[in-house]
Amino acid sequence: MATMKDVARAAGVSVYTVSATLSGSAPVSPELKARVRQAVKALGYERNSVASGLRQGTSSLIGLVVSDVTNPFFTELVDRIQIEARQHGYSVLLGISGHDVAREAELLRLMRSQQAAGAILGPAGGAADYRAADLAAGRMKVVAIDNAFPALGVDAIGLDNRKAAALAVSHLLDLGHRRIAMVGGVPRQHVARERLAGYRDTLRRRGVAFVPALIEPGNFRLEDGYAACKKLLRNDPRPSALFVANNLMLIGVMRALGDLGLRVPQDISVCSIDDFPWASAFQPALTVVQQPIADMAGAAFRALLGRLGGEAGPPARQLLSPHLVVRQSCAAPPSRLSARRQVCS
Amino acid sequence: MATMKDVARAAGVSVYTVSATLSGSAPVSPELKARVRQAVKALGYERNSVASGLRQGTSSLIGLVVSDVTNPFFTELVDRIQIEARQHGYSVLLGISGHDVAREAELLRLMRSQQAAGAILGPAGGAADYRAADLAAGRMKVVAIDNAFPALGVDAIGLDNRKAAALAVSHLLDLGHRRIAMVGGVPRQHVARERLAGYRDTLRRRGVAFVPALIEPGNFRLEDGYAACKKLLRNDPRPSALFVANNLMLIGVMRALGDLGLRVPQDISVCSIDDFPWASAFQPALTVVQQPIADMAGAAFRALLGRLGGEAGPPARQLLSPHLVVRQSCAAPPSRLSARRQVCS
DNA sequence: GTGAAAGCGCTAACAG
DNA sequence: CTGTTAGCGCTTTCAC
Repeated sequence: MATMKDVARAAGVSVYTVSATLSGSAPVSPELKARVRQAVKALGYERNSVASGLRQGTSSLIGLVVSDVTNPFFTELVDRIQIEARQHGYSVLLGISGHDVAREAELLRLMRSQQAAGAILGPAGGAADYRAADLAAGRMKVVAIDNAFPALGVDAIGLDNRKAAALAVSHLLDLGHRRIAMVGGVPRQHVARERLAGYRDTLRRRGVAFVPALIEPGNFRLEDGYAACKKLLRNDPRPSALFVANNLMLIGVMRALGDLGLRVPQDISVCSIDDFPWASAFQPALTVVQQPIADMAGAAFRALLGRLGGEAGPPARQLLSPHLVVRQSCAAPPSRLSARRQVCS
Repeated sequence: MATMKDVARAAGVSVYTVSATLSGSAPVSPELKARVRQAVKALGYERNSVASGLRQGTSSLIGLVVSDVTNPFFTELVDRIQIEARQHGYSVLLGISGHDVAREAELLRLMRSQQAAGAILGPAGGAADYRAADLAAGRMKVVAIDNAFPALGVDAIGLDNRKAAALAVSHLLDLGHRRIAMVGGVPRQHVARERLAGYRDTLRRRGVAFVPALIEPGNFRLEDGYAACKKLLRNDPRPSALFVANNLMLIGVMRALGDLGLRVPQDISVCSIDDFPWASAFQPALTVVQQPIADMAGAAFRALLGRLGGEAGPPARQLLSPHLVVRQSCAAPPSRLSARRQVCS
């Protein structure tokens, strides 16, 4: 591998001149510039970012830690963050925590040791799992995304989860549903608690009784949605609509409904949080509350860049607004009669 | 940030002793070891991998370049590679080429400049886009995955694409289909050509005529599947089955079929390459040819580790076997009569 | 076993 | 404008 010294010798200039032309950190005469360029090409020289990073005390790496890439929300988030990073000259070091807080900490440590300038973290845990000082300590700036709560002690970008739940539940109420079941998340997760709160608040505001039996917690995974759905449908009278707290559980719910031979939306309406490419290819196309993932990625990156640029001040929390996408999985609740008729219309 | 020197001073030993205890590269007396450990903890020392990498001329980073993370095949691939990397003490630097060969080269260059030990590349282009020497040159070892052809000049892990197509088409033929249309890929891509070849060969072997009008190329994206499907269905007589060359186009096909009011599998059968979590939640659950993604990731990583370990020899190519997963989207072709009857059975 | 010291490739302060 | 040079933090050869 050719080094800068080799280039300097080949071009008949000093290493300083080479460094200056390549990084543009200082003006160099056009003639020398050309000679340097030519030598670079002739030798196939490529700058060693590691050496550069060591010298400068930082790198152009940023870390990204998510709990599960195969969750379409995170898949898109990774994609968007990647785009942002590229636009700002950063490369991304990807870590997958598998919902494991210890592993998450380990990944962050690793990224710090790689001298990553910053990291964007989708925290897997709840408030109890973090000490405020930990994330904020060290030179590496971290910004939280998605599961964003104050106890993290760093800038956080999240969804307005209460509003998201309210959007879904209101839509269902507007269609005439009164028995709306919820496939929720585990209470220790901030996101899950907020979505449940949004559900309860909306029912209360609209004067509909809250029925504990119509809530089933899950762990945001496919199997949980499947099991929760089956359990909820054993209620008598059966709920006429299902509000599902995330995309993975929605898949489980749809499978369960398929197994049970229930038609959507004729027999039961379904509305969920999280949009994904398949939602509109389903029969019926799924009505969902969409998270503004690109905006979240943008906001997170902006926050990170701000901190990298030396911005001080206490951790800021930013909640972005969800958006209801009405497709075909929600309809008016079936009356006994119409349910019969619809079997073969 | 504490440095090794600080630790050495705090522990009252030399930096050599610190380095040796931390990396285990040389024996150190238990007593000194303990003192070092304690100093490390007291100072909150974390090793600077950049400095270490500079000195050693390599890093524990490996690059991973894919064309599109949101394609479920690559999503799972990223997940699996990540797991492999972690198990072997590597971190992954993720790059997304967006199907752009120039960008891909740029990403590889970047990774090389970060002194990545190796890279796993899902090539976006065809044979014409690469010169054999390019990928193999440089200290960074690269291994190709998925779109793997000899012209790359590096070890390559791929699917046996002809067999994959044969599996799908045979299944359809066995059910009695004779007019099987194919939503294929662009001919310049190796994968697409192989899948088409598998389709043709299978028809020929089974004595079914190849009808050019029943082939529609796409670019492996959702929109392409949608458009291709609509176009193919304008054939008269209509094809009784659709063989779709990848998952993203399958989504498009399912949307198009939904728009057209065609029922699967009563009106038309559908079989595709690539499995994904939603395939079994669809109504009907989708019959697909599954790629052994975990095995592919494992094989790619093993090949890379081998090269990193100094293995010489010409580039090796390894084709893994696909697997047919029969679900509910394929059935016997409808006769005119039964098609009528099925409308309300 | 342990310590001192050279140097990985680059940048930037300093001197011309 | 250009060249010389001192390190960034770590590993490792060489001497003890």
